Amino acid sequence: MTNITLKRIAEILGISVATASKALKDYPDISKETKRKVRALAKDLDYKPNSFAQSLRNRESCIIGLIAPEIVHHFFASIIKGVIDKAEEKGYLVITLQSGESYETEKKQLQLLLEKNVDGILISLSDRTINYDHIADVIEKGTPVVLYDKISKLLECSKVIIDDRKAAYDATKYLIDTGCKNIAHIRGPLKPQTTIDRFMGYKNALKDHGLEFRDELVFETKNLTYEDGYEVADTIMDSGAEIDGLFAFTDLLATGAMVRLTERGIKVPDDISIMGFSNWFLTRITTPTLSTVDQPGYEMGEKAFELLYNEIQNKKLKKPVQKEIIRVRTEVIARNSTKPVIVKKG
Amino acid sequence: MTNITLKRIAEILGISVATASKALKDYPDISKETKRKVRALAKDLDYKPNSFAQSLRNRESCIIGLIAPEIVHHFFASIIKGVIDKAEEKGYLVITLQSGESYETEKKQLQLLLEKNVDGILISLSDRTINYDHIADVIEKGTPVVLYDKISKLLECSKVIIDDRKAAYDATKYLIDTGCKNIAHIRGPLKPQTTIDRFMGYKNALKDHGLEFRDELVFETKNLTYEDGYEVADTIMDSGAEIDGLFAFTDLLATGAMVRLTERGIKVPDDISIMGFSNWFLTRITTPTLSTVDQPGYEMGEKAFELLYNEIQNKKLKKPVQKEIIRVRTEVIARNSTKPVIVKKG
DNA sequence: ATATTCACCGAAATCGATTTCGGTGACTAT
DNA sequence: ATAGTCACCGAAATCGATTTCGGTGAATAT
Repeated sequence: MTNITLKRIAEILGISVATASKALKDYPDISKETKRKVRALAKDLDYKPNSFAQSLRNRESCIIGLIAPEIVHHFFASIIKGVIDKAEEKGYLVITLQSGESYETEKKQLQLLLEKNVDGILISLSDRTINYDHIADVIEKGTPVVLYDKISKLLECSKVIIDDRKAAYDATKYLIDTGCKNIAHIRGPLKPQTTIDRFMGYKNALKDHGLEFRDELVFETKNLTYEDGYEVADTIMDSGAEIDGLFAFTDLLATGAMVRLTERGIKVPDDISIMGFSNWFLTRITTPTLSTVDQPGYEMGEKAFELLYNEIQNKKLKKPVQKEIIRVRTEVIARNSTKPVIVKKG
Repeated sequence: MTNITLKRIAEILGISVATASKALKDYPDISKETKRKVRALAKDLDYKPNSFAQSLRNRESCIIGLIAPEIVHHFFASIIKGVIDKAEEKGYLVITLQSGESYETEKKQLQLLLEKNVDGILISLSDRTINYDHIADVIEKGTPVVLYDKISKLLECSKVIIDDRKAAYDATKYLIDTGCKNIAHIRGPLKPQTTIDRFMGYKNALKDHGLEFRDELVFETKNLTYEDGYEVADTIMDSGAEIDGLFAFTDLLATGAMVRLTERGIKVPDDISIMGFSNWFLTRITTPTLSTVDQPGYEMGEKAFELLYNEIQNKKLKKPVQKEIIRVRTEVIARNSTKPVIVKKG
């Protein structure tokens, strides 16, 4: 099972390896006749250039690395899909790794990708990452890096994010527009930037619409799971807080809370309106269906790859890379866990 | 920004490249002192061997390819995660591609992976793949291939699957054990092996328990989506068939049907029991929660990689590869869309 | 007849790491 | 003193594709 190499093609045709190579690459100093023969034989033998040799010579692998905190996750899976599709379109393949929200793992993954000489890296920071030197190092050493979704303002590189503050503002405003006066917020720990931003959006929306921000209406969970949402609903009920609206950091939290509130006799949305975040598939099949904020993962993935692709190309051409921050649009999706918007009287 | 190569290390230490290489690889014919110096300097300069050069020389990339029909999909995402985790454990990275259930794309993806000289390929056939020559070719040319989930009996290679027939049998039997007498089946077109096997399991369970198989209780949908489930529920209702049990090919179909049936006044499970398939996350949050068959994706991914890994190793050692078929266990998960099991009188 | 141009082709270096095989010098055995 | 042993090291080939740079022979120009 000997592989077909240029050398073999050259031998068969009685020409040199150089000529064979140039024939396939359409160099002008090779006769049409020779080109024809080389190409015909290459096709015949199903010649495939050895990618290692090419990469070694050309110093590029046409492979990028993609690190996500989690793969079994509707939003991240959508992003990954967007990245892979766009990458394939441009002739790149994608090695995917998951940090599992661990800083140590994230560092290790990064090394693995560098060792494989990927042409660039897309990474979403783990929630537990608080030091960014490992990323800064990679950038400094010259490998293009683009951050998506979970980013840090401290890192100088291109980024793709949603405008969390605006998205949360819109979501909260929607609850207000539908008549809610006492809106609670469920979120995780205030570490990741997204958590901070959505929290700010929530607060700003309250303020801008004459509602007082009350600390006792903010409920923090350890994680962002369905179970945490379920449990925090009990906490909310038992706290005695009288609320008529609930804006959760994720659909999962919202769904967990909604299920528990319903179990305890609360009518959604009549007693309490609930707004999730992300527009996961599950929001369409809960009872009632969950109002949420659409976060276009696929598009984010595409955009992230495009930024990375540009950096890679610019690097090859030795052109200066300009860092860019793309904010993709979000949209409130009104479903049945919120009341209809109150039409203001003209 | 010159890269650190063995050559540079050798130059600095005044030794040859060969010696440097052997020092790092702990060859016995290099003195302890030299090894110490080389290693110290390598660490100092953060030397990373050029993976292309290594791959070119050693004829292995330590990268495998993974083709799935879809990534934004709980089950496949779980498998992918299992593969990636296990692969990383063994020093392999994974390039993921998605066929989007297209035969043409699947063929193209396969070529892309071969061009990148991956050490092996894991693939789940697209539903529209009816010719297997492209896979057989790869196997014949010597690249290890392992099929998972969507397989073909016509291909001679290792496979990881669930025992669909048994799983469907168990699911149907569960419905029977809970008192159902007229059990309908919703499924997609009879192309993929899984569809055939689950259908057979359903039929066998009916037969073994004295229930007549009736063709008019089998409903075929074009796709396997939530929407198709929703629509087919209308078809079922309008067909006038009197059923008290429903076994769907997937959780999505089951959920869609359940929502529609509920909308039309059917009580689940009192009027009709519903059983899904796959144990996706969403089954825990539907109303009522959906009984289903657990299909351990993560474990399948792990097993699939292990099989592939063994083949790769055996290939390196020129040992004969024995094809193996692993069937991972499934389990009926009883939730609230089915009635409790009727206890037989002793 | 010599110079110039042009169309083609190939030797060889290069990318980095690996590995075989043949050294060299020091030391021991006889 | 000579052969033999041992510890250690390096030149060079190899993996396969790319690309520079220097050819060669034929045709054209003067």
